[in-house]
Amino acid sequence: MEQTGGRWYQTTAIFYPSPAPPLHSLFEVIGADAVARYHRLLGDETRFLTGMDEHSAQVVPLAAEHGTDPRSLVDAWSPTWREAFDRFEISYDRFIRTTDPDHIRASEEMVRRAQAAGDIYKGTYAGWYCPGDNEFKTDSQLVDGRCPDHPTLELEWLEEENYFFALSRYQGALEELYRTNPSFCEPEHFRNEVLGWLREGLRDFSVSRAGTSWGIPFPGDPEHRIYVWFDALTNYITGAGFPDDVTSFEKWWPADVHIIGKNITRFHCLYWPAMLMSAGLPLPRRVFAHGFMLLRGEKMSKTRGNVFDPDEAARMFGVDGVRYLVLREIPFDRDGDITVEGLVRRYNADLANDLGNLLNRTVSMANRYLGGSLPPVTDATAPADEELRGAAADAVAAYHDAMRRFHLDEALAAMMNLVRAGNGYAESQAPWLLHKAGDAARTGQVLSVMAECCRILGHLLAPFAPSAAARLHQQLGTPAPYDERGGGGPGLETLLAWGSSASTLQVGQPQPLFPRVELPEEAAG
RNA sequence: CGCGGGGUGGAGCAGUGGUAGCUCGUCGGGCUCAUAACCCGAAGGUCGUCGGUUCGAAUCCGUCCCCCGCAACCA
Repeated sequence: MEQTGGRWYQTTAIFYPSPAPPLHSLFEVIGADAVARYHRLLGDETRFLTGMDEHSAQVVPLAAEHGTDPRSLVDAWSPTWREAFDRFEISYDRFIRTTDPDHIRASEEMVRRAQAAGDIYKGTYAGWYCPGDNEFKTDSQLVDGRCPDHPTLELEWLEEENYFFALSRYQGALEELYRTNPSFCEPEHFRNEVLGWLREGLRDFSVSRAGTSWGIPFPGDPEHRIYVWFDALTNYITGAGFPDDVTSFEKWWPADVHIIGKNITRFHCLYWPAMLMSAGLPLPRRVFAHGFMLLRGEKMSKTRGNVFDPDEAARMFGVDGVRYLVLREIPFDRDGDITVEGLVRRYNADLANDLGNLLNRTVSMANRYLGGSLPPVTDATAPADEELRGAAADAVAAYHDAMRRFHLDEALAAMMNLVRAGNGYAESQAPWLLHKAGDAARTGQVLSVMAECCRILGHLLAPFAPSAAARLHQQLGTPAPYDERGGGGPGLETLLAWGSSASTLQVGQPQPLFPRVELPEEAAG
């Protein structure tokens, strides 16, 4: 495991403005949030950055479409994203907007440093230009040689003088980076793609645009605006305090991980490290690219009409349910397919029937047989108790291993293994029979062991479904000693140690943690 | 020969040389504390194709077929 020095700084990509985040954008942020909460629980001082990429060229035509100006548009849309993040309990420490004043200074400074390093030169950019969008289109964006958003307009082949960054100068340095530190980009299958691009040879990329007034003025040539990369990627160091807050920057940079979508590995794994080298700044420790959420095997998109509205999902499964489901159903390191039927199945099987029910039967029996009072877990344990304790240790180890690799689905699978072990224990020990037989001591012991299992499960669940985890602990009478963002606790090692709540427990009333849901009629088709 | 990923019981996946495993679903049984939940068992697979290496291949090598993503500004 990498040294983090008890300090953890992570970021997500920043998002293009739109009225509200679709579920597949929330997917990235929810995954990142689980990682951030995990690190807070570990006891790491944690900083989690996310936000909006507001200088996108598309903002200009979008604003015109909405009868407003770019600034007003992003001022209206960014809060709706932020509110959605809040609704889904994303525990970001800063919600950055690239229009923030400190970010503008950071971007300018990055350009200045690249200029000082001799990596910026004036060149000619040529490409297909769509008069409808007022922007250049890449070949991959074109459909039948036309702009998909303006298929009636003729594209113009335009040449524009703008500034370039000399990425090609960093070919050797980047090869060296991947030779000495391959895990700079994880997982491996996306790294292989990056290495392929590197083998093909790097080309300089343009970093300014003329003829627009939306964007950060290019240092030394205000006729130009900084074009995307020196603006967008720079947000990661702005969020650490660059360039003005030196103390903060020294504390938080380099980032431990940039969590991004697999489609932007090129920019994070090649452009960004080169930009940082040019600026004389340390590189982030890792870039982790996640796969995409597919709905019924297809990319979600408005044009396909197959979007799954996040609020609709939250109405069905609750925020905790949605968070759990997307991270359980989709392997974080590759694409994953979801269907409404599959989500309902998974929710009922894992959360309602297995985990929720384990808590419910535990609390219910504790109340019924012992007046809600559970004795401490003793050291002198039966073989079955030892076995469950071993299962808990195995689950915890597998969970840590998976979290460290950002394989969030595997971490949840490890948690579910312990849930099944807990239910199996209940079955084999049958406390209802012990109670009938009048064996109060063993009844108490078995229920304490089940409660202990639930207590540990609550902490494993906490990064993924924080509110449900809190309700679990509340019902169990073992309120979690950390704040609602997972911080300020004694550390997971302590929390996950078997028998760490070695006192009498007073459990609350049983209350279904995850009520079962039914498949809506119309969703069946 | 552009680059990368993938093809394993009905579905989704794990498994990189030694009798093919997990979750869901199906069927049968058990239990009755619990959210019609839980537990146990069973059925079900020529591991995409063809060929090779090996005592032994899902696993290594080669061929071919199919699916997906990327191809330089759509998470």
